[in-house]
Amino acid sequence: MGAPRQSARRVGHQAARQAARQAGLRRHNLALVLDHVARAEPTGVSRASVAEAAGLTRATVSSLVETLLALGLVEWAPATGPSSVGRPASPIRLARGRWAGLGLEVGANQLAVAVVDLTGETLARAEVRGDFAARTPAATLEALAHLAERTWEQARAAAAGPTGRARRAGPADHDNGPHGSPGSPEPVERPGLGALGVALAVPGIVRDGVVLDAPRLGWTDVDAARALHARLARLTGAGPAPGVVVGNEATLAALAEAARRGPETFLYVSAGVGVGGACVVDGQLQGGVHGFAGELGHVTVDPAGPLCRCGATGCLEQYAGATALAQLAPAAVGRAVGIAVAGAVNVLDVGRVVLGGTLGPLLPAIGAAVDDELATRVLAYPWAPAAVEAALVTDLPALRGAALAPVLETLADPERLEA
Amino acid sequence: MGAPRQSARRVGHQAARQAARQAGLRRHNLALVLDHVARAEPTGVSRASVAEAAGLTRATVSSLVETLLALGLVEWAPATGPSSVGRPASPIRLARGRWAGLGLEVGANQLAVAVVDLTGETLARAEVRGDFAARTPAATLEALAHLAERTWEQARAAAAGPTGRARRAGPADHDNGPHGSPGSPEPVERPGLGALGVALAVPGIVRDGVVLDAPRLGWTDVDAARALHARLARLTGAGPAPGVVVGNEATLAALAEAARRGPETFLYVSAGVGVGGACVVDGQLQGGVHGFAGELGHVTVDPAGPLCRCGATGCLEQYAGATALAQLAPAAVGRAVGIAVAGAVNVLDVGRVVLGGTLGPLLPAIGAAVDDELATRVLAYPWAPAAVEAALVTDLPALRGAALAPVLETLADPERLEA
DNA sequence: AGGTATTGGTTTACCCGATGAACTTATCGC
DNA sequence: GCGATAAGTTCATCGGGTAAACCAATACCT
Repeated sequence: MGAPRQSARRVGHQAARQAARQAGLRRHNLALVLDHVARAEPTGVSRASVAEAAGLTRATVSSLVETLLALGLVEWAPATGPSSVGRPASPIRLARGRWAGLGLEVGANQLAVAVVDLTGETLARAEVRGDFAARTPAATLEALAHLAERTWEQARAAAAGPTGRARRAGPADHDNGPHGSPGSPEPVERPGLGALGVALAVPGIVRDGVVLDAPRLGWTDVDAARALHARLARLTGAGPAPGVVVGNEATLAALAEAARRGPETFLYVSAGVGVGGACVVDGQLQGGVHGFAGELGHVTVDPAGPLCRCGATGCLEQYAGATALAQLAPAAVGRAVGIAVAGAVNVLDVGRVVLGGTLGPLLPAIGAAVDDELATRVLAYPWAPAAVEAALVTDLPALRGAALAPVLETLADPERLEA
Repeated sequence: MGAPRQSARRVGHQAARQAARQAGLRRHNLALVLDHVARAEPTGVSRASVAEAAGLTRATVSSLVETLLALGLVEWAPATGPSSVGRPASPIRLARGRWAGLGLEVGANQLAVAVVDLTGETLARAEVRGDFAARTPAATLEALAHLAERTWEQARAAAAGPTGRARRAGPADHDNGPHGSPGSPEPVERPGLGALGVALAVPGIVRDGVVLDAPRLGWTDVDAARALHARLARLTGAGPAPGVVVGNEATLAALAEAARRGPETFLYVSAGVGVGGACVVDGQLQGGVHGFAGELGHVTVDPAGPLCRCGATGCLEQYAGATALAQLAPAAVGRAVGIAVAGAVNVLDVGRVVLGGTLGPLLPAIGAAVDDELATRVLAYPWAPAAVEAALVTDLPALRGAALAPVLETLADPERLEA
């Protein structure tokens, strides 16, 4: 059933210029409508308001929503108490507990799995601690796949259970009574939970599903996508064949942050044991040519600085990595972060810097030093001062980003569910 | 007639997501076909081959080409000697001498103007030397506008003259004889040269047509777009109102390089008196949020380095600017360039670095040092070694980029001529 | 010289997707 | 009950691209 893995994620990659046909037009508007539904209140929106916001006619939106309903991406929301004049809307919202992404994360001391549905809600989550640097990649991936299967089962149960069950009710669901009968008389057929895809976050360099180098795990050239696909193929049953995507930890964390923030442009700095980063433009992650973008941890802060494990000298990681944070004064850390980030801001002209991982909580301590360096080193600072903020997603952001990756891909191209 | 100036150029800026309608579809395909014509041999291509390359039907391409002919963007090419079987093509090519961009450049010691047509050919060019740092911005802009008008007249004459005149001949131009009669019996009406727009290259920071700061010129807050528009409005006659775009020198030089290279991804480093740069992704210039992107000259190479005019320490400009080049050993320059560029490559994952301006010819001397630093400092180097090359456009690249800016904008959206 | 293969270009019937206007449905306020 | 108001649907229409048939112009073969 097709290739064992997808090509590497290159979010925001500009597709080769090709002929535009009518089908593409519909595909675009389908995503547009879905996007408006996703950004709206979780209680639901009327199709009329979506039409106005999206600049389409009501007729067109109705037709598009029909497709989205059929795909299970959108569902009828319970009618809200009629508060204004005119015919009340039959509001729609993102389908809950119907489709989900499976996110995995490997670290040196922990495995983690999360299942996140279209609305961004976490249906299930699990973590396991252990010394995974000491085990073989195959054993670790085996354990991870096992955990993933169990967690997916949990999510399935949760989705089918009393919370967030998918309904088949029509827009004007008469048999449900004006306020929705409590206890739902007969269990309507539930379509179950479909897997949109699987993504794995790894602290290392990744290309085309292969972990080229992950020093903290001791992995080199590990085809994680293939291994996981073999073990997780059974999830395919309830959805489109979920290719396994493998991505860098910091990149996926930035994806989670981007999903939370919407169409913003910012530079994400992620610190943990190592230091990584990513650039998000207008809500789109920039992957670079090979998908290696965002290695902010190895930007040179001071060529005369300490030797880094990567072989270079004075990398940011030597000033903002875990061991450095334990030893250096906050001002020194902030200064190093500022110098590295200033370089990126000079080149990219991003107006916002988001500090994630261990740096987020440190913002009060290091913020001033970072700002100082930005103010002196960013040429355009007088006209466009860069804002430094703490990340909004703080709870295992890379794991959440991994689970969100297939979700966001689906929201951006709903028709891929038809394949 | 409308706003005195356009908003700042943000090439590759992702338009806000909006409804796709059929008109947009045609606009896309119009640009697609024009793009294929532009990339083809200057002797012309058949519509059939464009259709195949673009993935459209011959019928559609014929219809689109009809519009492009009407807009004067495309013209019939002389039929080439029939060399293969089948009905010979009536080939088309980009119209020559019909539409052109007007590019201007201000430097401390020179003004320059160029007129470049759709095919990229320079129809006219002029330079004036002088100490423009000593004159007021208004006087300099006045002189520049004067030079621009004269040069435009020259270009008009050149386009109307014996070379590159626009013809109105049909595809199977019978009255022209099998090989095109020499001496063209009667001068068919010539549509004249239309102005696609005006762009000015400035060695400084620019926003929305205003030069915020150009230290080498001594300019601050100079509304160059407004001043030039007032003087050059008369060129409007033969085309769509040419808004005046003002851009950074290095950015526009990168645009010229990008136009020459096609859809490549690279980091452009431009050195002259100062040092600048730009990032080009898939042929698209990345402008950043405010249009300030690419200030590679002020990326920190060594925080303990010499004080820069910008107030920071150890900026690349202190190692690769004009005065530094005269004093430092090539290896030291190469090392500094390598450190700065490595940072950008780490963050952006561009596979190619193009050295322009004074650095281009120095490549043999500094290349090894640059490569060395890249090899040790770019984390992904083992899997994606970055190539360092000299720029292909060496003759006043910023000037050429300025002239090309409106041309490229037109090629990317042919319908803007209808306004 | 004349038929055939081959390629370029046009014509025509058609499909698909969005539009706009008329129409229906369902609520509020009086 | 009756308008006013807003949500949603129906339907004729338009615009753009497609596919296939057709016409046109050349080379090649006999």
